[in-house]
Amino acid sequence: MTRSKSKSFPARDSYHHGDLHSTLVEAAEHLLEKQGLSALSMREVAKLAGVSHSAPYRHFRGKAGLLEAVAQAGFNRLAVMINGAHDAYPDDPEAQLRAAGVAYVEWATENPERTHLMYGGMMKSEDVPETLHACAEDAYAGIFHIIDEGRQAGVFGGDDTDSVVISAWAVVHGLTMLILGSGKVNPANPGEVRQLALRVCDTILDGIRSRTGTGDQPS
Amino acid sequence: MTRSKSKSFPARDSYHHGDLHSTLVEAAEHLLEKQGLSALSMREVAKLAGVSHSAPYRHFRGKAGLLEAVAQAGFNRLAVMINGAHDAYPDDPEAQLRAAGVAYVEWATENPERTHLMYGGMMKSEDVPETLHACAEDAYAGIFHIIDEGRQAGVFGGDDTDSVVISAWAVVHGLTMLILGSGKVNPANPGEVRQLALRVCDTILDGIRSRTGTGDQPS
DNA sequence: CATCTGATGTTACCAGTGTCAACATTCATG
DNA sequence: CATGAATGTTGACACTGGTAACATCAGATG
Repeated sequence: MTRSKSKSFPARDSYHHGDLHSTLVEAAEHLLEKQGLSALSMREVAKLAGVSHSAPYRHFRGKAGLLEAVAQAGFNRLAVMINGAHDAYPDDPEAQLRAAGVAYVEWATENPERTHLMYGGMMKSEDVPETLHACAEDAYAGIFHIIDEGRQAGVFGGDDTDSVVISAWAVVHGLTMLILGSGKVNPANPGEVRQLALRVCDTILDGIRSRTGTGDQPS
Repeated sequence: MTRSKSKSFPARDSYHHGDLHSTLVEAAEHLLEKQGLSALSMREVAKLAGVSHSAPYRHFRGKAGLLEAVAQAGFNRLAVMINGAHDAYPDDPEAQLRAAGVAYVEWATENPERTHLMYGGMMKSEDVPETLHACAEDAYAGIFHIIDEGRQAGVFGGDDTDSVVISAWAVVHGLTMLILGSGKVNPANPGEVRQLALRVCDTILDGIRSRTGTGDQPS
């Protein structure tokens, strides 16, 4: 935040940069989506930010630290989007879930490299600090909230909320990975992505919906 | 294949190695699961295989080529497992899907780094060659086969087979990613993984099952 | 205002990496 | 046996992540 001009990075006037921390994160995000994760180098980020190759180490504990910050920002945005979907459709858990799912798939497919960073495990999980876990948990908590309310309202069924959340989270995340995974499922335009996301959401809703209220219980 | 002793790598007698190609792949798989993807270096693989740091380039077009071979082997195993699940439960599409799903989740969580390699996108998708796509497609085709048969038998519903396959594939893959993603969903023992996989499969089966036969068609 | 201190940025350097070119050795085939 | 294609080795190159020593600045303190 606190930085509007997002295209001219090298803004530099005095010896001290002023806000290197955020500038580095932005530069990393920029290069990440442009060149891919494997081609991202610390030195290039520094160069794009207009500082020497060693300056970033005053702000992040190594490359992992910088990538971690990028991932964290991503999880934060994710959590915001999910909560936004919740607030946009009060008292309509199905619409909330659909909106959250579509938003997630759309955002992730628009930012493929960042999504890979967030879930790709390029950082061994033992090294991932607590703060990142907390951010990912925030996003998870958003979906948990939606489904928990939905279950209390009798819209969703299932034995316990967590297992329902896992299923819902998993389809959406899985579809994303399939789209990103280049192999199968390769939609051309964003509209098609939305279509796919909606269909998957409807399928999982069919599996999640409470069956005690509508009178149908397959043997 | 054609190589049983999997622990003593440096087996070397003459100037020429004899079967460097497979040995390198095995060495890479070994180091991959041991040290993680980001810490995997070409030179270390070569050293473990007992050859000079430059020898691998006679067999693979760079690091990407080697990793690509590892990923390809993974997809092949995946396809075999899926087809095995199909053959193990003839005329029972639900059991086939469950078995395939559980097998996939179990294998993937037992080989987390390889799974990340396969789907993590450490290789920009433009660079992924056709052969890899073909292998991934084989695995996809296995699930397609199961669901297509199931739909023809009236067990599964849905508008078209592909969208059903995507949903099924997505839950299973998504659950895997959640388990690997370290954040939420962190089961201790393999039995718990199986449990989770089964539950997710049942949920998606509830969403996939044909509704025209049992008399329920939500408006 | 002078000065000291800590934060921030720079340069120089190191080990390690991916990759290639030149050379060495072996295998196969005439 | 000679010869060329495979295969393996050595040595180099540019680049990377990371650290240490030095330079510059902002701000508190006198």
